[in-house]
Amino acid sequence: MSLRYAILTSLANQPASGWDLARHFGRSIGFFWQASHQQIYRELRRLDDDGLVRTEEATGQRGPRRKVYHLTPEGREALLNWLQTPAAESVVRDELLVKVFGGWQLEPPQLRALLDQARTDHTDRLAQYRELDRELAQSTSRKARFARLTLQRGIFEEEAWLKWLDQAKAEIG
Amino acid sequence: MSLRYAILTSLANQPASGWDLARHFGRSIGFFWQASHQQIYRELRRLDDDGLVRTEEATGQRGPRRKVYHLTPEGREALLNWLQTPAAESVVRDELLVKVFGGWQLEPPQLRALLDQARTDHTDRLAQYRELDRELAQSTSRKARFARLTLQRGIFEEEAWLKWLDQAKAEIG
DNA sequence: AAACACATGTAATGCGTTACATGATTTA
DNA sequence: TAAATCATGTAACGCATTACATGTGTTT
Repeated sequence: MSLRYAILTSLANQPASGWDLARHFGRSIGFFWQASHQQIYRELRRLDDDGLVRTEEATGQRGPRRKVYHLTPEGREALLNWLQTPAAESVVRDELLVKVFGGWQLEPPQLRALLDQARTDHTDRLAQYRELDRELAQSTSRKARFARLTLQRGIFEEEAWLKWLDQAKAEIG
Repeated sequence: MSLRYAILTSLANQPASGWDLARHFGRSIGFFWQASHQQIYRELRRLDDDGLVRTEEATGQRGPRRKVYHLTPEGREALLNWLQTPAAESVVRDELLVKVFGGWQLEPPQLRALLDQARTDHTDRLAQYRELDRELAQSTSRKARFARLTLQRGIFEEEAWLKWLDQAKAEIG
């Protein structure tokens, strides 16, 4: 049910097409709420059915036709209500940790391969977060401050992963 | 598809009933792979259909009837194969961070309420992880070492959350 | 006798993933 | 003119969540 509100949150920042949202979900709000373009198009249709967003065919644009969605007053109200309700605890499903839990059945080289790959992933993501943070640091708007706050959470998360990966590698030798 | 392997991983530690697994998923492997008892019973049935587990009605037990599942040789082989394939990057879906991202639309007290609740949740979980870690520290088995390694990851995770929550609270005043 | 913990399931619905389909515009 | 990018969708399937159903054994 939260994809709906993730979309509304994004549209509250600025009106956007399904395509824009899908891209955006790949590099800002999408860091902590992932969704494919199929999900987004489906949910946009429902939001439209429910009157929380409206769309206009973007005119005078170059490129293929675009449907640009924006919040309706009802959409803005629904978003504000949701923002004020307590957040549900997030569901964790982490394959790597299941594998490490069963790691007593593996040889050290196999374990190392698992951890090394994770290290690459997390190093990359940390770099990506830091770069985006530098970009956002240019802006002093209230919106940007909150976006940076969430990015900071991503940075702490990745730092914690790297710290753990170092320790795990040291321990398995 | 990983619930299947989470169950096999758990059964590789020791044979168990669906009920046992559901409880276990609440306090060890379940910290990083959550599943409800309905999911578990359904997957156990499929695993049985596929010949990866077998069950025996536990005899001579007090209490209601129990079906205790254990790995078959095929199950053990499937698990070992899976353990050696690279882990998929985990999907993050965190409601709180979506709310913080849209937090520019909220008043400080509403924001504080969101963060305070999260702080309670993470403090509790950290305490739970630490307690379990103390228990596990009694055992020196190879299995316990790997279980503690995953717990350590949970501990780092919660510490990172608390660090971020402090910073976020300071920033929103 | 009632309440609680143990134990196993079914059904309905909804969310997420994968695969497929279509077409316009820009760039090499 | 072919390939890449932009842009919007449909369909099928599977996993996850919520609600419901059923019954045993233990404790108060």
